[in-house]
Amino acid sequence: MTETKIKPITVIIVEDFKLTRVGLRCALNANPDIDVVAEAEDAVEGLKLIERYKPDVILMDLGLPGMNGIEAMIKCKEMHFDSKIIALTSHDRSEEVIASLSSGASAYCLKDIDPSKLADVVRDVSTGVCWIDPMVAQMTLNALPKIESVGVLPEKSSSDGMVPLTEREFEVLKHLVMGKSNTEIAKELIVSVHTAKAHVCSILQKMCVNDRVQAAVKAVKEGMV
Amino acid sequence: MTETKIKPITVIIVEDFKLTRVGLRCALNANPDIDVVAEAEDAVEGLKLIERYKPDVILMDLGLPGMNGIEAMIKCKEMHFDSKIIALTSHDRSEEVIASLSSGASAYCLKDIDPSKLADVVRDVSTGVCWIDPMVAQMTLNALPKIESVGVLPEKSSSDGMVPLTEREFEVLKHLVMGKSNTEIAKELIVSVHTAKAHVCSILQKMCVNDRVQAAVKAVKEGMV
DNA sequence: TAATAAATTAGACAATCGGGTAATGGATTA
DNA sequence: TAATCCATTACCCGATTGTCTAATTTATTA
Repeated sequence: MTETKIKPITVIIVEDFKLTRVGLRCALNANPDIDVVAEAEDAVEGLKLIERYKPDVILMDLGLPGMNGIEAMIKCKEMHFDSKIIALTSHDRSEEVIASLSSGASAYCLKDIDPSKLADVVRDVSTGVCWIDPMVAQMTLNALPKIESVGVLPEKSSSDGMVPLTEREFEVLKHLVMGKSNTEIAKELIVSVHTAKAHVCSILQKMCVNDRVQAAVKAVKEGMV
Repeated sequence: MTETKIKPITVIIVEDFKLTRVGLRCALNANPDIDVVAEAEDAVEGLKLIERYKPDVILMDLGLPGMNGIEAMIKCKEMHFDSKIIALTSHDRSEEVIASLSSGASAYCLKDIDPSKLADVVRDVSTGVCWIDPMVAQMTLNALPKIESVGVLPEKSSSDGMVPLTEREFEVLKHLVMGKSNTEIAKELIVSVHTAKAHVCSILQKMCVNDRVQAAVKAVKEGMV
């Protein structure tokens, strides 16, 4: 049963302090299911390594010299790998927390985190979990938009009275979000323009929006695509 | 190690389905460090029990009959215990997620979560961690305010060699993202339609996109708005 | 002062969009 | 079997879009 071994979670560490870097690597490599494949001491080098290794998880220090961690995360997201990012700092500035989480990070850890707990976070994050350190959890939650609606749950129905899209409509929606015209969508899906238009039309109605721009924005914001 | 036993994490479950309730209790009580001290099948009863037991963690179903879970959480927070709340549902409506997290929940789990993982979440949350299920993590992070307001970035930032937009163009872009037509944008900014069109045109060129949909999507994804 | 950039307006034109209405075949369900 | 839902196609029509050229004013910069 040599083949029952599961592929380990690959990790890249981007951190300028040598000592911290060593500490992180040791803490993580102590776990057989986690594999630190590369390390960088600045963002530029880090981005190169990320491009080469396409790791599952990136441990990103925020206080890097030169390009800071947040800029690096933004560039990282633009590369469209689905690497998950854990933001790592020693301080807890509110703006920095929010900025990193809204710029691509899936987790926020303070550096005094317990090493074994960090490994847990790496595992969690690799599956898509959002994990936020207790020290900054409350401030993050407070930054979420308040919803003044006692009627948030007036029966189920839908996400704003949203009728679920059919499979085909989802396909169309994806192309729509890419900015394709009805003609282009029709060509991609090998149907007539009329069909594409029909789908778009019913997408707009089901999503309760007036035009394709609103549909695209809503789809992106709600992570439908 | 009878004397090394640590005080277990106390938990109250508020869930209307008997079967789910039993399942939750079993899954959690299987852990010696977790103690389900009480259960309720509706919010009113739940609040009474919470007041009596002041548990470390509350497992709150959102789809309760009568007073719903979100209302219950708000009332719960008003009681000023520092119980942590885990919101629990079987669906993943965007508004429900945001609403519960901004109303007091520290975690959001979908009901198909692995039982042993749930125990981990209970432990995490009891220490103050914010934990969000992978299925809804992205949409939650997207709901966080974008960074342009935060002075974390040393000028400009993202966008690969993108020509910077002028102030006016940014205004237009904001309206564009809301799905407004050129006519509507013109009306809002008190200019002629020609002007609005001119701005849109130069926005498209500067952002290197072909149409307003792509512009809107790019703006949202890169947090320009 | 001269040059440059931004904001504004205008007219025109082909292409596209969104909303109607309506019909057909296939699949699933009551 | 009848009733629905979905995907598909078609036509019409008014509104909107994106691009073009071209002009004026203001503010900033060289």
